[in-house]
Order: sequence, then structure tokens, then C-alpha cells
Amino acid sequence: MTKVDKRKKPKAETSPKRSRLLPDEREKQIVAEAIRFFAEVGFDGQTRELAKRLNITQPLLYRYFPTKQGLVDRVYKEIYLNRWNPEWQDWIEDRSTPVAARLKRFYTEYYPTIVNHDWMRIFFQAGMRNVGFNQRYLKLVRERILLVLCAEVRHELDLPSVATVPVSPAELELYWGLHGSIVYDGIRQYIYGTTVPPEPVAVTNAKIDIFMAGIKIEVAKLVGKGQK
Amino acid sequence: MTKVDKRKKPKAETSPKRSRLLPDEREKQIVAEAIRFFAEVGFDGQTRELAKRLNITQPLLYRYFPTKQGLVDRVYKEIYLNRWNPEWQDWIEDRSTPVAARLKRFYTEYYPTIVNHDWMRIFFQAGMRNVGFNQRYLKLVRERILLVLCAEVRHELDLPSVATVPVSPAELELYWGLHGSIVYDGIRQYIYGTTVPPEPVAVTNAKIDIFMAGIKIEVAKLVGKGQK
DNA sequence: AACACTATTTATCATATGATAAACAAGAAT
DNA sequence: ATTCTTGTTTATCATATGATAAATAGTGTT
Repeated sequence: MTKVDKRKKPKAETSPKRSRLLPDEREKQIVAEAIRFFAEVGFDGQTRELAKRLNITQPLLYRYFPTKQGLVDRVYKEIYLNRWNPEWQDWIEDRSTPVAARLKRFYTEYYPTIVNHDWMRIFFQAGMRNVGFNQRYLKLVRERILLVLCAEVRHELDLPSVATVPVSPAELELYWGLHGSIVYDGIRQYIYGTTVPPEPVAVTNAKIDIFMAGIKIEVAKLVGKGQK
Repeated sequence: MTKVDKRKKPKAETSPKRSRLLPDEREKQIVAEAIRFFAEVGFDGQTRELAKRLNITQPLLYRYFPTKQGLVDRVYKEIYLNRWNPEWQDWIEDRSTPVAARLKRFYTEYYPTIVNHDWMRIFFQAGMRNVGFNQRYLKLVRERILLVLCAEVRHELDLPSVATVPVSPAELELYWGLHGSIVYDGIRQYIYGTTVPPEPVAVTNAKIDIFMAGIKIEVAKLVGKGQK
């Protein structure tokens, strides 16, 4: 048995291995791919498979993250931070235009922020585990968007202010209904795997119009038509 | 080292083991617990943990199901079949009452059917894997409920029939919006883990009222006010 | 009471998978 | 060119986990 030495010219062989990136760069690369990877296969995806996609070896991941959970946590953070625009609340409160127009402006930017493969699937992966991640995010939506919206609708309709007549859970639920009617699109697309709706902006705007037409009647019922 | 024999009276010990059920009964028991278990921890939950909850040993599962995947498939089936009431479509088509009333009747029964811990979580677990399960279910909702609803709304508003002016994707999306605004409740509760809305029936009915008030305007825009 | 049938358990295997230690090598400093 | 630093790989471990085979025991039959 002659042992042929196959490794005479490691440079000329088909091995573009050992890329040796700067730590910062490599770390970012790992996180970016981890988001896509875990979004696709779930957090039970294997570190070996992730490494393969990155063209690195599996132990290298542990040079950058102490444990797999550490990497997962980093993925959460990346999605959770970096993607909330603090101006959104200001847009809702901007009384220079009607509430409907403000909503359209908001959802035109918000929709693509969250209705996309990675965001949706990571968010639901998080929900299937019992992390407080989702609760924290929904709290943001409730306090910075929906409760603000309640107040603005009351104002626009000349109804009692939220200070006078506090927002009841039932009233708030109606606004969650609006929100749900819009983001449910993303769930259908990226969780259920159905085909995309055409013209998301136009459809979303129509949903907003439907909501605004109906909320006038319903919120008046809930709040009473007392003077402002 | 004295080896004390601890197993003199196996009967009198604390072992209520070996329950020996009839196969049918045991199988049902396994499926029922598997639904709860997989709903809670996901389909990556371990067979040993499931067995522990059932107070049986792990290999016994393999007497009743050939593989873990076989058990998972059974769980899908159990949720998918048994829980769709074929009468729902008839309810939507029942022209003896206004569309709004029909919708309220439908969602009063549909809501608790799907907005519960097991259904919601199993359905989303399925979505995170790439099974056609969800697509099949949504097809049911689209064809048996929403498209029927489109036709009924057209009729009630004296607009051109769906035969004359076909339902456009954009028009259908609005009905998905209604559906989403209602079932989003379940997602918030059981996937995101937020607190439940009070009075789900009243809130759902209000959402239906909002939708019906707004859809009149929007659907007329889309369809045109041509004669019936 | 002895036997047969089979539901259930015990013991075990093979592989998958997160994690670690040591060897290797690319680029900078001398 | 030699040495040093450290990013990267190779080799390996420990445990988890789906699955199987054989032993055990509950229940009905004769």
C-alpha cells in the first residue's frame, strides 16, 4: 500500500481555507448569518450547520461566543434593538395631519421593518420559547404606538380625553385589532408560507381607512359622547 | 461493604408501576399528552420527557408509534381534523340575517376553537417547520369563509356579484385583515405571552362592527358602484 | 394452578451535538 | 529571515437522544 502524499502543494489545491478576518468583521459575519440561519431552521439548528454556511469550522464559533445560547441572545438583541425608530411615536402625535394620514405614514415604514423573513421568524421562534423578548416588544408597541393612537383618535373625534376617561382594555383591544389586521400579513407569508399580497402599501392603507371609518362609531359607544 | 438488598417486597414499595391499559386507551392518552407537550415545548421536545409526563417509559411510545415523526404527524392530524365545523360556511351564507350577525355567530364559535394554548402553539410549531399543514388550513379559511364572505358582502351592499366582477387579491386581503384582527388575539396570548383581552366576544363583535362600517366604503371603491 | 398472550419495562446501541484542548498558520514586528 | 501573536483548524470528549431487543409482569383462558 503506497501512501500517496496528497498534500504537496496546499496552496495550489482547492482550499481557500483560513481566511483570517479581523475579529470585529468575523463576529459581524457570524451574527448576520446566524440571524438568517436561525430564522430559517429555528434555534435548534446545529452549530455545525451554521459553521458550514459561514465556511468556518464549528469550534471557531466558540471563540466569538461563549455558548450557543450566547449567540442566540445576540441574535435577539440584534433584531430587537437596531430596528425600532423612536420617531414613530412623534409621527403618530403630529397633529398637522389627520390621524389616518399619520397611520399611513407610520405603517408604510413599520411594515417592511417587521414583515420580512428574518424578523418574523426570529420573533416567532422567540415566542415559542418562553423568553420575555416578545412581551417587551409588544409593550413598546402598546405604549409608544397604540395608546398614543387612542389619545389622538379621541382628540380628532372631539371625545373626552384619555385623562378624563381612561382607555379601557376593551378600547385598546380595538387598536390591537388594527395592528393585527396589518401585521397578520407577515404571519401568513413567513410563518404559514402563503403567497404575498399584492401592493402591501395600498392594502394597508385600505385597512387603515376601514378602521378609521368604523372606530368613530365604536369608540364613541365605549367612551360616551360626553364633552371634551 | 454490605450490599443491602433493597428489593425484597417490590409490591409493598412505592411503585404503582405497570398500569397496563388497553391499547386504544393508551394510544389516546399518548396523543392527548403529546399535543399538550409539543404545544408547550415544541416538536424538538424529547420523547423521554413526554414519557415521563405520561408515567410510562420511553420505549413504550415506540410500541404505539413507529417513530417520533409518526407521533408528530398524528398530533397534526388530531388538531387539523376534528376541529373544523363544516356548518360554518352555511352560517356565513345564511341570508336570513345581516352579514354582521352571521360573522358574529361564526366567530363566537371559531374563536374558542383556535384561540387556545394547544391549537395556537401547535399551529405555529407547524409553521416554523416547512410543512404544508398551514397552507392547507389557510386554504380552508380562504375558500370556505373569506371568499364566501366577499360574495355575501357584495350582495348585501347591492354591488356587482363576484361572478360579474371577480374578487381581486386586494379585495380579499381586506377580509384577511378582518380575520387577522380577530385571531391576532390568540397570537398575542399564546405565542407572545401577553395577558388576555377581557370579554373576547364583545371585543370581537366590535371589531366586526368596525370592519362592516368601513368595508362598505372600501369595497365600493374597489368594485365600482356598477349595478348588480 | 398452570399457561398463553401481550403490555410494559430494563438494558443498550448508534448517532448527533454542544463544547474544549491542542496544534497549526497567516500576518505583523523585530 | 526569524519570532511572536492570535485567528483558525483538527481531534476529541461528554452527554443527549431516537430507536431496538430482550426480559418482565399483568390479565384472561383452560
